[in-house]
Amino acid sequence: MKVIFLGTPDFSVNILESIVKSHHEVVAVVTQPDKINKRGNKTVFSKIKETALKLNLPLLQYENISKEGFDELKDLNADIMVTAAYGQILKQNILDVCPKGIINVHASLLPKYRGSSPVQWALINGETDVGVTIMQTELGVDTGDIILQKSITLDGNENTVETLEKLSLLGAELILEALDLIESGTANYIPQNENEATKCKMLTKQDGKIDWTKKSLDIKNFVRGMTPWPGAFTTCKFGVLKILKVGLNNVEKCGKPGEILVAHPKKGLTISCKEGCLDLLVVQGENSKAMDINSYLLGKRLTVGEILGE
RNA sequence: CGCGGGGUAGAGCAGUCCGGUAGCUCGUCGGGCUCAUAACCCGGAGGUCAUGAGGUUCAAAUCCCAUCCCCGCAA
Repeated sequence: MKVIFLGTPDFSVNILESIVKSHHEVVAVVTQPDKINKRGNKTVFSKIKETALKLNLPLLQYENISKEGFDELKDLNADIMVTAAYGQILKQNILDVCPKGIINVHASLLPKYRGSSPVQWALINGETDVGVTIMQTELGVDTGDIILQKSITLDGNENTVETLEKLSLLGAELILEALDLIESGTANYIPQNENEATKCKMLTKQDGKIDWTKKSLDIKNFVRGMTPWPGAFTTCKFGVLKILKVGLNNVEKCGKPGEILVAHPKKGLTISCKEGCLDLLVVQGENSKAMDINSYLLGKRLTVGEILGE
């Protein structure tokens, strides 16, 4: 089939490459406009744009695909469109561009975790199974009929990037299956159970603040989900402290929420939570790179008894 | 021209404002001590202080100029 692919971040890349390698033909790639003014004035291409350039695929970028894209897309005479984390909500005219419609690769086990950051929320909520769903795209966000779905089990330590990488590979397999089913006319379209549907809230920077009055496992999962964006953080006497990785510490002794129980370049940094304790493993101070806790403590001497997050 | 922080030993930092012998913690190597330790003691090696045969100066890690790279915020 002739496929128009719409995607933007890392998650989309494996999926695009998978389709390119298959017997289906990618007739165009659509991605978000270049971001200008990243840090020092440089424009930044999306991962999918880089991939499309590398593979010499025709590339289209729209500020607003629903307003600008219809004619150009229609002229491609594609059979189907595939979206994977494209980043724009499609209006009905775009949904009608191709005879076989448009399908979406969503990184959750729909109907749970509809919306924009499904993996983050799944990790924050401590889900042990996550997955990918291929579904028909319709006007509602992630509400369309399900074509294929597959789950994987996590070991409980992955953060968002690591999970997305796994799901991206899973999605790359599933999309080919789905395309083949559709091509042969044997795809089953299963409506979602609305009673089980959940929608995720968009994350913001402020959501990353760690609440030390939670249980240690909940905070660990919170850090996993928030890493690397928007990032989990707390504060210490040196200012904002980003926390990228933590480990559970099963000592029985506990202090006040946020209290530093151990702070030593060789013993690490142990923080008390409401229940249980956490060892901070990878942190990032202000204006500094992420580093393991031992290195951090060599330069920044935190003291036992200090309360983080105040 | 978006705003700001930074580049000093293998690692993390101080020193820069106010120029004057390159410092701290850790690691590493050698030795010692202890029933014992992520412990302690003694000693050593390891630096073109990001780059520029740049500028100022008797003298530059430090002041001035230019470039490269990294990070945070904002998107």
